[in-house]
Amino acid sequence: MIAKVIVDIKNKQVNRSFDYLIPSYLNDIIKVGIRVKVPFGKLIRTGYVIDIKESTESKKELKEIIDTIDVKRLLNEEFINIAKYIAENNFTFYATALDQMIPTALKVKYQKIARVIDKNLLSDELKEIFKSRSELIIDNQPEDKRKIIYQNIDNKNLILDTRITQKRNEKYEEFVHFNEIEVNLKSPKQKGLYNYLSELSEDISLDLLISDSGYSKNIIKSLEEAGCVLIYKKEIIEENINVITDNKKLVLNKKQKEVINEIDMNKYYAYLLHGVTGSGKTLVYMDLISKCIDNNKGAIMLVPEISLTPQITMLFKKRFGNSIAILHSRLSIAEKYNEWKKIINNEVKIVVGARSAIFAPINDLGIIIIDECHETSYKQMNNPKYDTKEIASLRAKNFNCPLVLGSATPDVCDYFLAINNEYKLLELPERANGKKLSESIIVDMTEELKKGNRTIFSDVLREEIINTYKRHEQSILFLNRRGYSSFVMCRNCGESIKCPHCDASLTYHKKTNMLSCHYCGFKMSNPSTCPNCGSDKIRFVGNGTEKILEEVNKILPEARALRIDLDTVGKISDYENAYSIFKNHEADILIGTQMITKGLDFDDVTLVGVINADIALQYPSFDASMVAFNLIEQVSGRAGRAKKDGKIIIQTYSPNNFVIKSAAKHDYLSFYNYEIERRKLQKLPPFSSLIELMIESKDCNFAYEEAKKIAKKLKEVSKDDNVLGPAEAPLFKKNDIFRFVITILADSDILLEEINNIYPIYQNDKNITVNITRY
DNA sequence: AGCACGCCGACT
DNA sequence: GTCGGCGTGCTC
Repeated sequence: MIAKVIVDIKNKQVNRSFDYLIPSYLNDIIKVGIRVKVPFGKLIRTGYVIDIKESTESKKELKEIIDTIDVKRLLNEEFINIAKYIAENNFTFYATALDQMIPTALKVKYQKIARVIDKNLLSDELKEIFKSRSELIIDNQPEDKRKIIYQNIDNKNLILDTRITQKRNEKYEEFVHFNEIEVNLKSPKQKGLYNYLSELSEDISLDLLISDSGYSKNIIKSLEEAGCVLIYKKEIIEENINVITDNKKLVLNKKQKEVINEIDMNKYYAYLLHGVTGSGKTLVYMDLISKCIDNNKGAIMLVPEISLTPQITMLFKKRFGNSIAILHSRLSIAEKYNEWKKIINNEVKIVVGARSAIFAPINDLGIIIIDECHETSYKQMNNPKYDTKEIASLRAKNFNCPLVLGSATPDVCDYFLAINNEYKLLELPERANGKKLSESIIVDMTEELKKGNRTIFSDVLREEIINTYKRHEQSILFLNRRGYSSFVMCRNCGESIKCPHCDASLTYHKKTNMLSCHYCGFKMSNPSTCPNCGSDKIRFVGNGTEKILEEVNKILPEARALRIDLDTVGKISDYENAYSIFKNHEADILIGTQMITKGLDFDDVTLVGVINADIALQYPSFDASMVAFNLIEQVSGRAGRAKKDGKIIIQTYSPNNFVIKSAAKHDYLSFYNYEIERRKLQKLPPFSSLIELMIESKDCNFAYEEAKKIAKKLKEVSKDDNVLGPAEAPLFKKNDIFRFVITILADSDILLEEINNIYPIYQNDKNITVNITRY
């Protein structure tokens, strides 16, 4: 038999399958989806078996598979086909796509090995390098020694080989095992420890032993040397918290029941569940998943990473107990692998996780749910680039099961599809607890200026912050810009201080007294004089979250204010800490960037302030309006969720902007109608497929010349005027790299084909990168 | 990716 | 003359 194999090399030139003979003794083991060790040129590499067949078209004589890496198949035909789809439609390699689908714990490491047969035949130089070993990992050797080894490889006595090992960077803890045997102990401390250990009935963790007994690590080690103690490593696996399952079904309201009844559990259909914030979408999801379980089918539910808080996961664990696997980023590689094993062994039927959980190997899917489906993070931008929605739809079709996309603020393209019956539209227009969405007030900041108020807060907002605090309620202040001030300007020469590596202004951070670039991470100390003209008339312009915090402390020094942005919460766990502080009302005012707009549920929040609604609107992208609407609407949804009424104050310099007006009224439909008209006129998605080519190089001229060449070719094949550019990208220089964009507004197969031809040309060029984004 | 083959410049 | 630069092409 012959195996069709994708070799694990991420390179355009080998981005195809190769045929190998299956040795007869491996006939029963090698199946589609198994990884094998194959000779490839002079290398030994992993290969993914994607097909098994009787004959080959290859003119060359086939090599034999050396060995199998897996015994049980990792991937089935479904995943092989999805990988093929991703590779063919997303400008990426098979190997990259396949790689994505297996847990990190099973990925392989390649080590180059030098092996010696007869050490006596080696030169003195080599004897010195090898010492008593007969094998060396070449990559671990210093360069000079590596050179000597390579020069002496003769494939007779000194052989070059590849070792394939599995990566298993697990979390370990050291444990101490005690053997009560007669040993010769010298010091009283050692004897004391011996007696201490003999009292213990089981193995103890090293750290615990040190802290409990008071004996140092050295003493313990000395007992190990004496032979009565064994120190070993044990993998740390997160305790499966046994949550008491709460099977009493939460009561669904009439609307929720209607929505659920609309969904046909037995065939593929995509549904768009448009439910306002707080309308109880989660409850609907849980009920749908229950239905699956009752039918003995599995379910995948995707949520944005940021909403995978312990609170949410607890909610699902309570409902579904041990039949659920939760994949979040805090899990170690081993823990992820553990969850993966549970899924593939059919021990769990439900998977809740972020984007990559779409590849969970559930083999009898009954539903796929994508919550907050408007989130841009569902489009993985690279390695490989794929759109979760697309993969979800493929999988749902494979299993003939429903796909539910849920959002309070759907992407206009999705809503368009729903209105045109590509998706079935389901609506939850009211909050589950019957509370109305909070009332919004738009404050025109130009009026404030005219009144002489030059501070960050309008009079209304300042008063409301104070009142809310006095009522012992909480406020959220949203500003989509971190740092203290957005740029630093010299009043003498008018120059603002730019990042030396990017085409962007530096942001002042007061706490560190540094200027930093939010695009490349460049930092410099805060200059006292203008680097351009030497004047000391330096002024900070624009406001960031750090400044808001300072202002809040000025007007309410006694209030506890908490800031959440990338500067204050680096890790997910920091975020969770901050979240629970605010949730437990240990802080009164929460200030933050878009991090705080997502899915947070706080009962005591009655005021939401949008400090500057215009920032998001200025973002140079065709979907800036949508992003802005989403942000304002999502953050507004945090107000007045429980018993108390909420209030939303939106500060803006453009109070008549339709995005702001419709967001203030929580009127998705009027926003949608306006936006879809605009898109229709400008032939933007969903009325065309928008493809953006980003051409990047350190050499500005080179990038421009190549971009022009590409644009010319595309214009030739398209004949229309729907190929725009090249133009300087919105952030023209980023991290010393110059960026040009070509925008293509067309649904043309010829163009896609041409892009497919162009893309590989630049794939392996170090001096230039071409990135393709499809909207 | 990693390696061989091959064709030009500057060295013993 | 040849050593070594890296451009090109190939891997079942």
